[in-house]
Amino acid sequence: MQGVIELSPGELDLVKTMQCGQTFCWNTVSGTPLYDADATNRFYTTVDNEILIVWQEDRGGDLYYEATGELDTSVESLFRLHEPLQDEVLPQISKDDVMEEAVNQHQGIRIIQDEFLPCLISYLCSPQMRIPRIKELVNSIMEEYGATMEYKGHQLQRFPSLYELSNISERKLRRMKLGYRSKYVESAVNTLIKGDINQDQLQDMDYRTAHNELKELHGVGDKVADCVLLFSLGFTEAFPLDTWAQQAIQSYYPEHHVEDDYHATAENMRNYFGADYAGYAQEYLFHHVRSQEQAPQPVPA
DNA sequence: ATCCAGGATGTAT
DNA sequence: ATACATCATGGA
Repeated sequence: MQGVIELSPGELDLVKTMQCGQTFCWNTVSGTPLYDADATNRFYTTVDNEILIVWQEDRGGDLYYEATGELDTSVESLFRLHEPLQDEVLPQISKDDVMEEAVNQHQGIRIIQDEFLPCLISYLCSPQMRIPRIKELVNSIMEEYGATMEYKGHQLQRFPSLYELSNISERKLRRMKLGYRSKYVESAVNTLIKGDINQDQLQDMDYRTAHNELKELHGVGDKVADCVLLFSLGFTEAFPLDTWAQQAIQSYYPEHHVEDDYHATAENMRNYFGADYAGYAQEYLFHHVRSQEQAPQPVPA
């Protein structure tokens, strides 16, 4: 299966979308580390038990794709391309100078829609971890439990299915350096295998109900729940409050910050930016403050 | 050496 | 409800 999706300028910057830190489910076909990749790279992930490869011939241009088999999921839906970024999403969240600058500097970042299982597992690995380190852990899980697929002479690693993960154990995960998150992953796999929680059920719920349901999983708190809701299940009203978002809110939106109250703060941001695309606002803000932090700091005279 | 990272849990108040 | 210690590992 293959094809191309025509895109207007500014609708998608694939590299930034891959590298802004929202997803741990993609890698490059060439083997270049995700965060070292540039516009010449092709990216792949697991969809419907197949491998999907996507790339842009020109940065920000049309999106080409190819898969190892037929997919039930559309490529458009994986990047939420049905939502016009320039004409609808960005104008709606550009409420002030801060967000306008974030949007202007990072044109083309999309909200990814990863598969539920890999998204959940990767964010279970995330507490108190640096982003590149989380990516390393997810890659080691793929290599340990996932199948290898062949694509044009490349050996690509599939994210393991729930069945493939059923052999998982806390001890093995600790050997893979997940630390205290090991029991989170083991417990989540067991819960999903039992069928107590499943994706279809979550997607039929309203945001708050789905949020609470996800938190039934051991290791899922407010923040991880919002990440899974936003980056996998399509709840774009989710506004994950991580350390970066909290920092950004305290410095740019102090009137919306409620000390030690996750839901009050998140609700304030949701109301301010609009529930429809609050998750986009979070992602642009998140990337904005991170790129400022990582840039060389100006030397005071 | 000390601090901190896309936080969450358990326990005590 | 709210405060606080604890949790693994690695990089700065």
